[in-house]
Amino acid sequence: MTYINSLEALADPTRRALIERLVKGSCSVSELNAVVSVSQPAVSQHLSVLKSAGLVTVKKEGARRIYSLAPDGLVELRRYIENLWDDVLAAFQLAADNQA
Amino acid sequence: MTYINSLEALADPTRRALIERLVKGSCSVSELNAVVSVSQPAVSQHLSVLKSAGLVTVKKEGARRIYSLAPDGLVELRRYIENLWDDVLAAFQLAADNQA
DNA sequence: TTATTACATAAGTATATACTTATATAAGTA
DNA sequence: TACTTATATAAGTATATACTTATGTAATAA
Repeated sequence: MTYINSLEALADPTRRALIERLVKGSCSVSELNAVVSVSQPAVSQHLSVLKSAGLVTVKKEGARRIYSLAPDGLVELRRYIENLWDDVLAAFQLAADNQA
Repeated sequence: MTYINSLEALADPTRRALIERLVKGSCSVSELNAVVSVSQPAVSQHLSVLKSAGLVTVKKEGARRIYSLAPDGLVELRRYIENLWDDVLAAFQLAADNQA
């Protein structure tokens, strides 16, 4: 579970839609299925990817599975982006200085 | 040029390798080609994607094209990740409170 | 001029992955 | 019990995309 998993997980629009729904609150697979236009198995597969990336967690509630957002997967991705941002700014500044 | 472009651009390992090289300094296509194990046209295609995402810029220098990192593409991606981080933390906190 | 270097574009291929339908499993319901 | 609901898994398909080779174009060199 590295920043790469989160990056690849979030690169898919359907998975981002599921995440956006979960931002509003934890819910079941069928509720998640309602916000995207793909089949239920497709949703389960996407949830599996998000779970592997550490972006969501599940708990059983009777016959239903309640999915929730998890911060774990974002920790390293956030750090990666911040580091890249710093590096890019530094490189950009250096190039600007050389230009002048 | 939105955060989606940067997200999808950075989701590819070859493109990340090119970015990592550019962090060390601007360079030509052939120098970039040296750090990945794909053909020169493949590198040009990846650079095209990175350019469309606003993650790199080019300038002509004789027969060579010098690629440099650009902050533009990261601005929105960085904001998206930060917002998502805040939302996820809030959702996580709420779930923890409900649990208690 | 011809040749070579540096890169981009064209066009086709190969593969990863997002999808489908079918089915299995487990929990609730009549 | 049988039936439905909720979800996951299996297996195959379809498509996006990362790649290839071939070629085009522009700049430098001989």
